[in-house]
Amino acid sequence: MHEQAPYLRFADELRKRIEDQEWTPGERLPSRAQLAEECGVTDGIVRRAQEKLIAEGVLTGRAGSGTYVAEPRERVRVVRSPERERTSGSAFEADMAALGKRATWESRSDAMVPAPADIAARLGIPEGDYCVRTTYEYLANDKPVQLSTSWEPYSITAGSLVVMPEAGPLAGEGVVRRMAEVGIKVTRAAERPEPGHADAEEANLLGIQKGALVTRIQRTYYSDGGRAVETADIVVPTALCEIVYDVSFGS
Amino acid sequence: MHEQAPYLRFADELRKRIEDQEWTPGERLPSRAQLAEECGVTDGIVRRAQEKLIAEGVLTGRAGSGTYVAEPRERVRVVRSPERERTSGSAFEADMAALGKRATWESRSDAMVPAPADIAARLGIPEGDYCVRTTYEYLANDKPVQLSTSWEPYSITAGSLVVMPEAGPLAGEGVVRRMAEVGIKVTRAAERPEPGHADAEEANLLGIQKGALVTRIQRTYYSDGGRAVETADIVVPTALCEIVYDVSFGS
DNA sequence: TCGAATTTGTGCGTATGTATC
DNA sequence: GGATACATACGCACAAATTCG
Repeated sequence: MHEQAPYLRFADELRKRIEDQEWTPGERLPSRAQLAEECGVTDGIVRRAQEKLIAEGVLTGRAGSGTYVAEPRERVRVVRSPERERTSGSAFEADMAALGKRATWESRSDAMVPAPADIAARLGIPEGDYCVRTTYEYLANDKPVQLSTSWEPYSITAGSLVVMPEAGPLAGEGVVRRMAEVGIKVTRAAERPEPGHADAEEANLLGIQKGALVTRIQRTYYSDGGRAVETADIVVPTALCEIVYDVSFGS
Repeated sequence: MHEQAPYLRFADELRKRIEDQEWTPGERLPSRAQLAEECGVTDGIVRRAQEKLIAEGVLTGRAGSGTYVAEPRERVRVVRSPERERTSGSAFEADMAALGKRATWESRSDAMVPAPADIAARLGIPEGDYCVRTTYEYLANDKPVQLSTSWEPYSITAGSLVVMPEAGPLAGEGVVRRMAEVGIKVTRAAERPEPGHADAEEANLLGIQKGALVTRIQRTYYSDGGRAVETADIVVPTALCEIVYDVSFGS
């Protein structure tokens, strides 16, 4: 057998001492220099051990401040199923209602944004065609839990009351109802979840560690004619949300 | 603005030279020492630049052999929807048939395995109760693309023809049909996808880089009485598979 | 078959940058 | 602004895997 590396041994020691409540969640650990001297290891060993525990979500590091025991934040359950589209209001509101939390969101829309190549491909339109782009930040009890960027071809809703997703009479009612307003029946969505890491901006917006694991969902809504009418990139941080796909079937 | 770190600059240079086909997919790059001297940077810079490109999936490294341009492997599309359960045969076979690939799998079942705490909780049974555990390796055209470990309470199927998932008359027919054999109507499944990294063993089995991104899906089937009858951990490597949840809804 | 040379992978200490107090 | 703390980048040494004579 291989002998374990010093920094791995020390990571195990730290993990154990945290489990034993030597430091409680939210509490600051001694500085690296202190820990190093106290435990008879070098500064570098401590750093690498802490890096590992940070990646595991056990610790969080704040530059200039210290290293803290991560507070076990309750994860918000997000259910994704066809039922979501049948209820009124947004699916996010329904999820939060089920958890007894207050659902709010902030959004910013830009009309007339030329579609980049990948978005154009997903929407089945020529690259550069104008789109309405909306970025969202979803909050549960005022704490951010999810991000999303939505793209709709401008040509579909131009001139109607629902051009802007978060303005007008159907604000916040979801793609299905808004598209019904312009005579389009949306019958299907495809969701493509892919794992990834939070970049600096995402980490900042969501209040999580940079590099933390996230699921990026590419969601596209299709009309009954099979035409893509909206596509979105949804960022779901693992530390804050639990995704559940509900798959129900008859006999 | 910040000036970019040397290893990031060199990573960009390497990326560009690869895009320019200086080395074609599958081809070996010069060794670190050669590249370092040739480009006037240190050995460490080259290594870190290559590490970054390996994480991005642009390169793959093989110890003792060299660093190679990653071959753009076609990703297998795995569709997850209620329809999967209505067709005969396994859902994996249906997915591969849609792609014109041959679906095969290897499995190994152990009866009478005591349920660990997390599995017991998911199945709603006491910890330590016996389960039938089956591990799978799924192959598309003989190349592994997915792993899975399935758990069923032994008490449900004990004494029947379908105790072992991959033996008997309904081998390979899926949970829904097998459970029907013992009088249980399975009507619902919940899937919980979570991002993660491949460990050494998974990377080995799947032929991917250690630490590569994967989606781990916790899937649980429920009977019409709401009882959990099977739960599985499915490992889906991002490099090899594309997951699509098909969400269809009426008006 | 075996061993030496080569190549990548891992671990570690130091120097420097940057945020916080 | 100074002191302190974590974050990033870097070079070196050694281990592990492979290759080849």
